[in-house]
Amino acid sequence: MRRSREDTTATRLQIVEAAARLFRERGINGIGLADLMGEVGLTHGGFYKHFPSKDALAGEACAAALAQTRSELESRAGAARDEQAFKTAVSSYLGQAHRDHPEEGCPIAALGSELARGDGPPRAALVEGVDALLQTLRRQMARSGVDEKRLPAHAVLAAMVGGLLLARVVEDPAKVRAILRDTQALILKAA
Amino acid sequence: MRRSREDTTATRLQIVEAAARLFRERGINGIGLADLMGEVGLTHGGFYKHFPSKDALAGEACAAALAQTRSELESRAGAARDEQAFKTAVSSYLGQAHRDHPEEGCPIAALGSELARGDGPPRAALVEGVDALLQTLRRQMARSGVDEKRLPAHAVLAAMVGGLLLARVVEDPAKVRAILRDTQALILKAA
DNA sequence: TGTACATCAGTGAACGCGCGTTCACTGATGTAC
DNA sequence: TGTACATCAGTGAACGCGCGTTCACTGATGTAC
Repeated sequence: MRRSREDTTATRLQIVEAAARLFRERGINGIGLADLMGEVGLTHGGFYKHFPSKDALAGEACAAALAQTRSELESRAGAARDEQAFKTAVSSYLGQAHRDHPEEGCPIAALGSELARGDGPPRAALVEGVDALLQTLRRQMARSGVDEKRLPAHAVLAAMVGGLLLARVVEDPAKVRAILRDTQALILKAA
Repeated sequence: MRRSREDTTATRLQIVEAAARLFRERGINGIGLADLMGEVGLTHGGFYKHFPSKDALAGEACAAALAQTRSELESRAGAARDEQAFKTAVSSYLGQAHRDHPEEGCPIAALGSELARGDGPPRAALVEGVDALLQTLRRQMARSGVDEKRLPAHAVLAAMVGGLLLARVVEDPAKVRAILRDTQALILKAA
């Protein structure tokens, strides 16, 4: 039956948030709409009252995931002293917790290789979100006096994404730790 | 009808090579067995005379793709003078041609985020292939006098993979060039 | 404020499609004598 | 070397399943008077 406007917007938000988590955890093709809607306590039929297609939801979910990643970075690095801001940004992104929880982390590492192939809403959301993430990173680098001319933020982000991805590919815990630690060191050495 | 032993092994090889190319181009779930077999001029029914499952083929295809990436790196850097070996390895991996042709390139960047989630043959092949790739990279670094203790090869590979992935995510050609160039610079600066 | 009607969020069955896998069959190749 | 039989690579139809999407229906909410 019909729901109130507040219920409707709350439901929509729940769907986007569940999708943002599950897509990162299992991939966009790794979870079906029925299971996804079930996660929110609904049946699959009602999905299309909120979104025109799964692809459209995927776009919103990617945007939400990137926004979450961005605000996480901002709050962590933002809490540090100026000199530590850049280092904090790098070490929190390349941390064990981030490597162990892709479902709450950066969608570039979690979904990058799939999204780079595709197009449509998810790809567009990713392209836009990367720019936003770079702005945040630049601000933290500036606080720590890292010269954007000498060390562009996109190169730093590239190394961070790669370190996280490689740490997830590898299984041996000691190697995982080494990759995270040494990729951090590589970035800081270049700064 | 039955084929000769040479035909059979040749067919098997063709399937693996077509899979290695198409999986990197479209993702493992992005191409079906019927289309894959069609690429080799066969119908899908015969697939199971060569492999027990699609997953098993995916494992072999990943291994083949990594071996190809490794030998590409080895032949490019190997052709350079000792002092240039490391730089050549980095710049050929982070080159425009590699970013434009995932179907012939490194499967860590092309399939990493999907494979990091899964398990079974493809994941195992990737884990093993990464180790092999690191050995090759270490050898080239050693030739150029880059100290593995100061700059571990896995951190270099992480930055390379991330630079390639990010360059594929981004669409604007100028930004793509900047990412490739600046990620190379970041790595060389750390060395 | 109360009433009558329109709207629409959510349900659950159904549709259509593509996919991985299986299977009976064919006929050239491999093997045993 | 030649012959009879067994093997098996490849065919094409079929199976079963899960998926995204559609649809008729329900009944509470929103709106117009």
